[in-house]
Amino acid sequence: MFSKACEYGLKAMIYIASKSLDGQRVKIGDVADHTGTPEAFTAKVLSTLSRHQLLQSIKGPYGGFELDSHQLKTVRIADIVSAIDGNQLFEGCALGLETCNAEKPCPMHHNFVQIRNDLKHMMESTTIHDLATGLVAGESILIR
Amino acid sequence: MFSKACEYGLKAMIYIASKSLDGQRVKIGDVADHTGTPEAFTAKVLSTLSRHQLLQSIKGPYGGFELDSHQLKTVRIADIVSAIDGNQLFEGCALGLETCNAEKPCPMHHNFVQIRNDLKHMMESTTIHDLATGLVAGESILIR
DNA sequence: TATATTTAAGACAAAATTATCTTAATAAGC
DNA sequence: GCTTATTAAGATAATTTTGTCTTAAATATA
Repeated sequence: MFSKACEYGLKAMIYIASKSLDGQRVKIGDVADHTGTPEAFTAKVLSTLSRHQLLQSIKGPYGGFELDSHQLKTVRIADIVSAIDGNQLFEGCALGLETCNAEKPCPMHHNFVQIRNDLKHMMESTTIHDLATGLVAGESILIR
Repeated sequence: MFSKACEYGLKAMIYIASKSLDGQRVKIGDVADHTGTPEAFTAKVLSTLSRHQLLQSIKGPYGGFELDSHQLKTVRIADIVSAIDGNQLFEGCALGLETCNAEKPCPMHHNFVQIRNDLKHMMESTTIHDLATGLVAGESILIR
């Protein structure tokens, strides 16, 4: 469903957000340790997400990554996935046709349209804050 | 969502099935022409699907590919996807955790469980026959 | 049996993704 | 300013996926 880069980005964002809820900034090594993702690769993914302004990155001593209060409230799963994998999963044809819609559908179009809409809606209505609070409360896990 | 190999396999199967409904056997060149897929690569994918007994392949003059009447009735989208991409899309965790379930969920588990079930159900209840009849009736397209 | 036609299989190549390493840029604290 | 800690960026490498090519195997027909 998602690329490895996207899985790592989502895990990292959820972890960083869970620390930001607590006012803590985290280093890339902490992120890798607590998400089980390769450190250097995750750093590149976070760099991409930072350019998309989905989190803050601060260089130097006491630096690291964090989400500000606006980002905590507004960043959605869909934003993270779009920034890394693009919007093919939401918008694209299951069979890869360039144009596929109700007028000119691929053979699977009608079977997928509802599920794709549900997926899109879920990703656009779930914020990183929603996921991070569940992690803080111990209701979910990111590793092992 | 699907790999290229899987997209090609699905398109090829739908095309071959649409011809089988008409009692026609088709050659790999015809399949490539009518699905817009790379011929040699599609041939390898069909070879995989043939080993999984999802279609018939006949060598030699007047040979080609076809679905027998049992295959037309019973082969489902889920069977084709599983044979090519495996069942990670149906069964796997969105964040790639090895174990992820209601007891030990990843932060996105509950958000995905319904959508994944819907997807699985759709793929397991839609047969290649269903898709091929729509194509034959001109209600859908495979190319362009 | 010989020939032509077709898929099968495996070697090879190209491209994309995943992963790592090195150097640069930035900023805190002395 | 100097040193240290941190992310940024780019080079490089490894792996996987996608794609092609060549040869083998199978089969219909003469």
